Amino acid sequence: MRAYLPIADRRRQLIEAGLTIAERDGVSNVTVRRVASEAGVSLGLVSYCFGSKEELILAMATQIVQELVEHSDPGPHTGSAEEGIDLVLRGALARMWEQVERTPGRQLLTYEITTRSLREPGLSDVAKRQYDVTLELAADALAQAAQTAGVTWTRDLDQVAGLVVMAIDGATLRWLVDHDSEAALARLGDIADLLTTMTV
Amino acid sequence: MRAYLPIADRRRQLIEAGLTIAERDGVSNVTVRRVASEAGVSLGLVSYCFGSKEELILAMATQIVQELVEHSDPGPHTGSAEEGIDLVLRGALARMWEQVERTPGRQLLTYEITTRSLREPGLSDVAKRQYDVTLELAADALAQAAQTAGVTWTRDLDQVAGLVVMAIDGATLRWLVDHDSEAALARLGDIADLLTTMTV
DNA sequence: CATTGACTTGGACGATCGTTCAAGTCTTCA
DNA sequence: TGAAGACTTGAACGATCGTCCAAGTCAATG
Repeated sequence: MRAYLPIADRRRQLIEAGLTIAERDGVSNVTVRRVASEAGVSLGLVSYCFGSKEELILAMATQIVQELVEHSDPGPHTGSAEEGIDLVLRGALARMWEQVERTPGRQLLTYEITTRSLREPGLSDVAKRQYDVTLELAADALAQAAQTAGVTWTRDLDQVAGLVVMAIDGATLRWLVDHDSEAALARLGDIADLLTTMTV
Repeated sequence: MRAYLPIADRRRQLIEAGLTIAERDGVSNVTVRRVASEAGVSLGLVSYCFGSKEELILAMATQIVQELVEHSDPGPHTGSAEEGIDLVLRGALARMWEQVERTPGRQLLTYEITTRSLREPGLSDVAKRQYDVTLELAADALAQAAQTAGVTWTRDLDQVAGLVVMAIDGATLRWLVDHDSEAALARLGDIADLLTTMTV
């Protein structure tokens, strides 16, 4: 990394360093000094780029939400109309679940940010935005799944998305504790069955 | 509170003080000094009762799990065999949900303890025990619900309990963020529908 | 080329943390 | 009742934290 970066680039680098530490050691272990060390930069520079540590954490949280969108891979829609909505949903959930299992540190970090957002006034909107983005992504995926299978939802799409996000949230937190992938996928499969009853 | 308590009583008092702070300000704001202040006790006494702060946090986490059992109120089973399993399940979920909404700080604290348990080796078993206890309570409630409605589960009871706990976890975390009670109960109602299809 | 301003450094500061400990107070039991 | 031991106190210590700032370095502009 070149020295004397424009402040915007330096900010991005520090956010990345902060997220690396947060994923590895938890949000509570993100300190100004450690971020500076991780980025190979002096202590004062962090305060120069971010007015306060809280601003840095906020920027990290915003980046997490941003990457939620960027990393949302609709995946190859292998399904055809012949496949049936149930199989299409299970395929979409399985692909989403691969992404979850591939990034356990990021998943745990997301829960940490959520709880922190519920405690610190300065982050009060972060959790709401997390859900807004996640729900929109879920709704998009559900709409596309229905289109692929040639069916339509008999419920409000946002309502269905809320159900799916609830299940994924619960399944992910549980998996972070017991790492039972088979059980998690089985439970999500049951949710797919429920969703199937909401199509026609 | 009398002075010069037996160490066991003093420990209980300090755990209670710690939980009060943790519910109000978050687990990251639980410090030895604040616990001592909340309990109206000197700083050194906390270290005397608990060898380290980590032991205090562990004792607090254990107490949370313990209270999970103690506060699990099966509630008045108003249902009769005439009522149908779906209504019995909805009733049980609604009663459980009242308890959730009555104790938001405790719910948030539970998530904080879970994530902290996933980060700190000294708390590594706490999250597992949280789920063990919760799952057992859910299984008991589901068994009793089926008995009340005069039906039997067509799935392994633990499997059904896992599904319910997943849903409750996701619903609670979401509610802590948006406080939309109606939506949360609607989603849990959908889960009740799913559970109904697992009975005969 | 010189100067201006953006970027960077590292030390200093006060606050707060967990832990330790010598000393004091109270209860218990022989 | 008096000695022993359990309980309690508050100060002290070193570590770490976020923030600040004077000084230095580099890139861009006139």
